[in-house]
Amino acid sequence: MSRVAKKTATASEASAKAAEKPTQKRVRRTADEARRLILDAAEKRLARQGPEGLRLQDIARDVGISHPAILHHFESREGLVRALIARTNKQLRDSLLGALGDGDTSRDAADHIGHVFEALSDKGTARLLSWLLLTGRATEESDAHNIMGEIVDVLQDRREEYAEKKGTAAPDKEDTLFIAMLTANAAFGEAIVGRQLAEAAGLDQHGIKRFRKWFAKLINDHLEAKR
Amino acid sequence: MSRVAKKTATASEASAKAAEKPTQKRVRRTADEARRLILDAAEKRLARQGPEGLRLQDIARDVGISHPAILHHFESREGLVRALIARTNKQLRDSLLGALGDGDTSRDAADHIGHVFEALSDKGTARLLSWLLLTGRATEESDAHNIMGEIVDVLQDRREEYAEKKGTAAPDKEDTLFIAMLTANAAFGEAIVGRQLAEAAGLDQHGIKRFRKWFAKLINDHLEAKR
DNA sequence: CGATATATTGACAATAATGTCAATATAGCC
DNA sequence: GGCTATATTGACATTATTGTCAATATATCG
Repeated sequence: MSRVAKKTATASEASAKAAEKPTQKRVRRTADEARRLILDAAEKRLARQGPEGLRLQDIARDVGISHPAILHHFESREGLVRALIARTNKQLRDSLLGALGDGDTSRDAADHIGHVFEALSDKGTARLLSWLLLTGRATEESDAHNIMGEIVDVLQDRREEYAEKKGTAAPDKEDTLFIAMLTANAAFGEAIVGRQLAEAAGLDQHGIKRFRKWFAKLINDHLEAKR
Repeated sequence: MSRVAKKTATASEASAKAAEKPTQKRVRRTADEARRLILDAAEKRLARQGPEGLRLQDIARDVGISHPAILHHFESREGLVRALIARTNKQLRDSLLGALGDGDTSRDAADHIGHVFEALSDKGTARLLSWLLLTGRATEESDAHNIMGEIVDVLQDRREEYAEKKGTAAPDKEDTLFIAMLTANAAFGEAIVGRQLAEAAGLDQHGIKRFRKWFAKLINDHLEAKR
């Protein structure tokens, strides 16, 4: 009841002289641009504040628009979430496969692993995907499946090429899969609990880098031993 | 407006004869028992449905009480969350340190690692803690810090004992820390994305076990190489 | 320039969740 | 058996958030 009275203030504000139509200005973006800005803002909120930071009004404020505009572009909050998931999956896929499939044979396991960690920690991608998995939204949009499969295939090809060149035995495919799984698990884990654990252990940013290098070497040693 | 009319039904139900006071029965638990039941229900909801499954009314229904009873025992929803975090931290600490500090030297790295994975996947402990970290509730209740520190200390002691007995060089402490971090990260990661990745790779329950064994062997090999 | 499509908005509706409170039932104690 | 403390509850208040809608401004196209 008290809320109704408040809005009369805007009316008085508009009637500075006797203007019936204040003719307020608006910024009008293309639909794609608007969608991009909204997704960017949502991504940032999610990375910073977690799942509960995804409120339409907050995102709208960040972008500088009103919240119905978001509904207009994404139909519903769920639509926004789905779009965000789809975009993040796509970005992750491009980032990972792009680095792997570069054809640059000079890159070794350490490079690949470093890239995986960066791709997942960058912009809180792992946080977003984790939340998606925690809330059980993953069964429907099982894009992640394909990504994993593709990556393992690429890796296996690389190892087979390498083995053939060296004339050694063909690598075990399950071994390749397990390496990929461990790397993915560790990268996700680090994105979520890594900072806490590192802090607890008194590690600074540089210590985390040392950890990643240590891990890369562990994998490299394993690869060497298999040859 | 329409909601008011609905409740008259209960009145008619109560007036089977002319009973002014239906004298409804109640189950009355001790405060501790009630708190325990509520926390159990909240834990299950969280493990199954993620963060969004933590609604007072749902939990109350699971326990078979009304939602104000939860408020009575935990002050607020936040209070419930904090209590749940505290209990989970305690359980995890006991589980991990208990297994590690058992003084049983017959246990090797594989046993320890298996235990860590089980402790975190059991009851969705990792899911709960992940959510806690994702929502940024960890900085205050930094119990996790202590746990990590304690575990690394215990592990380091073990390695030093072992090295002394074998007469080999003392192990690097950072190496021990990194092993613990990797194990923790991997276990967390597996709890969150592991199932998805495993499914994507066509692994069944047994495949996941093989992965864990593979990981344990990887660590064991590393330990051997260090000696 | 005029018409059309649509991006944008303010106000409101609907819903859902937490939290408050007085009333009530029950266990434990004298 | 009566008393006291408190666990429990139904009804209600409060608040926050998503979603709807008609109105409006603006880019684009003829």
